[in-house]
Amino acid sequence: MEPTPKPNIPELFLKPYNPAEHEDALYEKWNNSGYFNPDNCIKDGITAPDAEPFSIVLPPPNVTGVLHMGHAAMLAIEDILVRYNRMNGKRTLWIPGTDSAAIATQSKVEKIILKEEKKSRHDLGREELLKRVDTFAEESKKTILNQTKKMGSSLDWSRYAFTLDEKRNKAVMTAFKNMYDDGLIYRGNRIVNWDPKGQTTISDDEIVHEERQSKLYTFKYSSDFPITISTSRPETKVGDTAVAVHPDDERYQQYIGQTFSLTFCDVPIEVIVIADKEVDPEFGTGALGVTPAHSKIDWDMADRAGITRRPQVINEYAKMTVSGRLAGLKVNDAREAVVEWLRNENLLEKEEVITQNVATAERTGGIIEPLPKLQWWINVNKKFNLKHSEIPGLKTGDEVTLKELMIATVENGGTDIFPERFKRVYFNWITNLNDWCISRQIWYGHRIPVWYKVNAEGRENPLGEKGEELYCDTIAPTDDGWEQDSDTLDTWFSSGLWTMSTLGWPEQTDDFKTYHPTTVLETGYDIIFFWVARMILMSTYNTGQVPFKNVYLHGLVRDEKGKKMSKSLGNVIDPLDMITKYGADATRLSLIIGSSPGNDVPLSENKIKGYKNFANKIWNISRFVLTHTIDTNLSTSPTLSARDQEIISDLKIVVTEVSNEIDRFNLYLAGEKAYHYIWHELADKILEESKPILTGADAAAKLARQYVLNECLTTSLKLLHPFMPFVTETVWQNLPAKMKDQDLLMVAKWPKVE
RNA sequence: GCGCGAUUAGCUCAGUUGGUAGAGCAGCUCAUUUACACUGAGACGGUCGGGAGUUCAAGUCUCUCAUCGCGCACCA
Repeated sequence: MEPTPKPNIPELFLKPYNPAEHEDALYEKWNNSGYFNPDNCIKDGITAPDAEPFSIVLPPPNVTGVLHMGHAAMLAIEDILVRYNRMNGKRTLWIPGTDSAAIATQSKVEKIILKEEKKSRHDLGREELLKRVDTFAEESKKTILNQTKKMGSSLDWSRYAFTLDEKRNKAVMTAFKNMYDDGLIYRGNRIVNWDPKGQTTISDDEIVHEERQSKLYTFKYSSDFPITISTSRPETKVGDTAVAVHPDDERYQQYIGQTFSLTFCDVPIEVIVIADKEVDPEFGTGALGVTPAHSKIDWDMADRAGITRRPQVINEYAKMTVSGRLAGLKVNDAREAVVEWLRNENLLEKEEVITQNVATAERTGGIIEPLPKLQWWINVNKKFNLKHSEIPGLKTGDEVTLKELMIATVENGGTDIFPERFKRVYFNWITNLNDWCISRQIWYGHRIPVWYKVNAEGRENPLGEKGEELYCDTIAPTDDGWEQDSDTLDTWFSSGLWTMSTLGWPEQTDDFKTYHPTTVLETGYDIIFFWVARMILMSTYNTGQVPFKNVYLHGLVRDEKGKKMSKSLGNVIDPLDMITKYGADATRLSLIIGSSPGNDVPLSENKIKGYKNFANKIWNISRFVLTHTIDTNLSTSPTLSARDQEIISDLKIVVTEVSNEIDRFNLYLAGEKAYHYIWHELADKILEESKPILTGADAAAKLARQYVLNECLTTSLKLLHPFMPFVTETVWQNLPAKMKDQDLLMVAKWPKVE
């Protein structure tokens, strides 16, 4: 049934709100206005030139990624903060960017090339591969960026940054050089986490431990060796150089210091019995075989015992390098072969099933093979002189370590973490932190700014490597004979600079001076170590400023039963589908309401549908109010009844509550309050009770109520705009000019907080 | 092993400094050619995981136990 058309109502109000009809055009309108860029807001007098800055950097999604609900939640939260602060008159900047995601992107392209051309990266060569990866990334980034816009994100695209572009590269080179000159970056040969699948080293944080069943074998190297040892990796025992026991263990006292020459599984080995207090006498036989080249702990034990012989028996492809029956076998096959040999030789005493946590590479799933390698590291425990400090509790010139710097930043309130409990998680991580391995054996990424040259004299360089000179700078040396380090940097090294590099650092740009430190960093709690901590390290060290004043950590989006969304479970809700079906506004609100900071968010399609109904509710409220007010001249301030005044004062209370909750980052409460007010107060009560007044004979009362309804409508649209920008702006665009203080709701003034 | 979080209505979750238990969804009963069925009104529904303590008063603070989830470390 067609409702009776009212004369002056814009026609589009005569049918239900259809998001798909408005959203894309509206985004274009916002973008074309230029007001995503704070400079334009100042130029047009919308924002005061000396207004307080408010800045956020977007956690850059992978160039090759597609938008998922996690991104959608992040964009919704950040856009709410940004729109709210922009409407509040702050110089508001939200910087977009994408991340090269080194290993992930390179291996994706490698796979495609292998499939289509049957070629490996080595067939193509470094230069050609990089060209291909660049092309792929360039093409692929359009997808994620367009999807980002679909959510309504009011990002300043004129400041778009890519982790591998020229400006960001300069920042990376500069930071490396600074740390190198301070002795905080060093080259060291020791056990690294080698990923045989990805063919690169990875940092401790990129490891995930997987629980697996494995076997613990108890045996002797040979029948004439007096000590029985236990291991879950018998194949590594061909690389043993010692057997360690606890210094107080009476069973083995007589052997300490003795050396035995043996043949183990066709391999001649020489083991010395050493005492080390790290050995647990209660575990196994209380004695362990020390394999310095293939275990971090054993490497350290060898150090303590002064053992220099550290034969490597496993290579980068997780294959045995020894001769004899194990030659060339993969580690798993070698394990079987060793066990079979032990059985035949009657040396195996026990075999028990144990559960073990196996270290795997997060990106590739490959089982980590600890190997000794010469790599670049950041020393987190070395004292250095803090060149400049604006960090609370630290003065310029203080002697600190990077660890201390990271702790002080949060402890002294330079950076506040929200929710609070993650501070403890942060401190706990830093306390356990070891030196950070930053070099990677992949090609896509920032190449290490270090060059080597073989020198004729064979003199030692500062690292003590004979015959090689070393040069570190942000640009290549000009004279001949230098060769650049072939490794690239851990992607988190450049990500750690993100707040600074997006604002122009190392140049002292106006942007950097105005917007750094940034106001809020909003991200998932799962990357607090990878990213948040590294940004604090990089920024405080390089600039003496904290990278951000606040950290807001959101939870993970899960399905309605609280399960992780995954393709294999078939429970993935695609944000783009939801935007098409229910609109970006509904999708946004569904990710905000019911989602408290730091906790995971359960999401169902039904929930999103519910908020689509809400968008339509707003539509109909607007239609009702316009129907009854559009033809009336409301320029004079009418005399309000007691009830009218009460409505206005209730409205102000809601404005204050919503504002306060946003200020406290309680977006879920703010959204819920606005939602509840608009639906159950404004629509259900105020509109209903206004009907008789609007159709009644008392002209003065009618005029007053019309005024009140207009106030309620415009204020509600403003309150809701950060949460549901599209529907509120669509209505706003169709309000008569006399009701608006700005043509665009996006830059209208936030209602006054009492 | 160390630490963190959760446990409140059928489901998903709120509950700010201790002061008589809340929302959304689902279900139930009515109403309705209405600004809006993408609707409204109403009722039902909880010894707040168990136990102990502090207090005039505990969902909230303390202790303890249980179950679930997560993070970090890790022993060969």
